[in-house]
Amino acid sequence: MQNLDIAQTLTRLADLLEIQGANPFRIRAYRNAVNTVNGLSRQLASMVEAEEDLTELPGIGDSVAKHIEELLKTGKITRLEEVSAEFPESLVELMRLDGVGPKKARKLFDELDVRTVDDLERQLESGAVETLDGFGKKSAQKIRLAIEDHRKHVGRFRIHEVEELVAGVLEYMVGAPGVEQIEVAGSLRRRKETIGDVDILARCEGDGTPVVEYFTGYDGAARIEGSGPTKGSIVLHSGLQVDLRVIPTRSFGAAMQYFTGSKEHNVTVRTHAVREGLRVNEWGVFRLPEGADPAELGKEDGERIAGTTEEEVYAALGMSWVPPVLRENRGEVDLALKHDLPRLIELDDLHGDLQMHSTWSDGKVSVEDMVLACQELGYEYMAITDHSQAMAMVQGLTPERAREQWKEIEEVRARVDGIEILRSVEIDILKDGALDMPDEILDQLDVVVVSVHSLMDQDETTMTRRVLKAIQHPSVDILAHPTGRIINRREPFAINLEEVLVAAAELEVAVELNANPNRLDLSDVHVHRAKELGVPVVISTDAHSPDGLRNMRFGVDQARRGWLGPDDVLNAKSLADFKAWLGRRA
DNA sequence: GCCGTTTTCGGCCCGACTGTTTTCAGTCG
Repeated sequence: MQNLDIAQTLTRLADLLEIQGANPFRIRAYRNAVNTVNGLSRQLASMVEAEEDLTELPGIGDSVAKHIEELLKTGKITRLEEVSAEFPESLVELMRLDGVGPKKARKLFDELDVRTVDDLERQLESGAVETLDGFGKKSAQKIRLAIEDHRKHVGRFRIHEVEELVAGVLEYMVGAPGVEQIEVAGSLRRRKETIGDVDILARCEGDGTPVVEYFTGYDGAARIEGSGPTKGSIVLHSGLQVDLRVIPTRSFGAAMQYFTGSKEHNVTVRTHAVREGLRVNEWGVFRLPEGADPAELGKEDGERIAGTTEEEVYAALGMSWVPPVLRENRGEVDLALKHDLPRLIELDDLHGDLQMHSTWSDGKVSVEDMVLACQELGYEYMAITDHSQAMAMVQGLTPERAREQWKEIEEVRARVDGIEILRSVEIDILKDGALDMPDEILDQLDVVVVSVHSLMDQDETTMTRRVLKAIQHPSVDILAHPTGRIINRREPFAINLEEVLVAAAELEVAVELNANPNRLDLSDVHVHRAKELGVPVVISTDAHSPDGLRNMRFGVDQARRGWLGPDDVLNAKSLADFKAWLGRRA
């Protein structure tokens, strides 16, 4: 059982407890535990097997540790079974609908015996829902739309899609009356691989109503979800929700901090603030009067000590400014308090790209065109990594064709100066872990990249053994897209990544962070684990065209989310240092 | 249910908007 399954089960338990009306702090405790599990780079199953103490993990105490152990041992949690005897588990699906929370889900179940989204739809049709206490015609209509969205759009939007959709909104907002600055906050600013909805902040003095009205008039909006003097909310035709907040200059930094999140990061920050006698909200940082009851005070009461910029907000709390990519409550708050945050990798740190394709397999352009595109990006080196012959449908390279390609590379080397073209192949890891290229070819490649493209449904043991065998081959340098996932389309294949990473550390094999925004494989927590184990990470675009080379920034964002610095990234090395690494076994 | 340079018990982040309300509960982020 994977951490993901455990997190989902604990979330279900928390949701059901909320429907039941349990102590809200207990529910939050479960959700905190879920957050810890989601950020964990190691599998709980192997930790339990090794008899490690789970209560060492933040937010996990005796009770949740027992739940997790029970779940791993028996496949169920007694506590969950008890609660779900009272309220069917399918009710948690209702809570996923926009506008339906625990109270409404409970009411629908108690009064109308609604158990599933289908049940709810029938009761909406019959008109029964809008007659319930606390419901009305408007909320019924809102739920109808939420069901429609739910059906249309399972899964979150990928970051590159969102960037494109938001660009239109941002461009439009430049014309908003009285607006002096527009910024993106939320998970998009944190550069998460997928985005639920988008938060935009507009800096503007005075009444925000005209700005919100302008915003809701955007012609890309399919409908308006809400609008007030400081907040507006629209849903684009794609189903993506975009929220706008209008904020005065004195509060803009505080609002950026607040709306960038994550929620968990903010809770930790504000809890620290409370200890210091401060209140942090989206309007600023305030020192509360001695002995005052915060509940009695207005949102901007007390002495304002920060708010205009984010830097100032963090400084007022005695913290270094935290890069948005780190704001996931994974230890960054403590380090910011100690002014000891890591230096993160940046796009400019990279000296090369080590995975791309040409017309020799499924790339769109010639070797030379890829080289010229890399040269334009200012790289010092690059590797051409066309597929090997097992990828027959894309005319993967046979040993003979590989040799022919080398001749072409030689010619391009002669024509193009200032960039080192490395010979490589993205070699398939075959069914049993053998490599799809004979040793005499491997010996003549500058860089050996291996990856799985077939039989992705093997069981975990088989797949792990297969990949371990492949990276044990003494020629292998890089394991590419190690889990094979394609976001929203294909789940990662079953593999014990912890074992693979431990082996990679020992064997001095690097792992790839594939920068294609559909893959971003490895994930942020996995690259973080690679860093912990000392496994070098390569950030590669896997480009199939010159345009694809520009995806590098998505990989860099993901690497930053995994806390990587320039020293952790192989292609941040200069050509000389990278060549030295390639010769590490000589 | 978790946690501790306030505490092993008693706290636990904060505000905006909506809809169905005559003063506020529910939801969301």
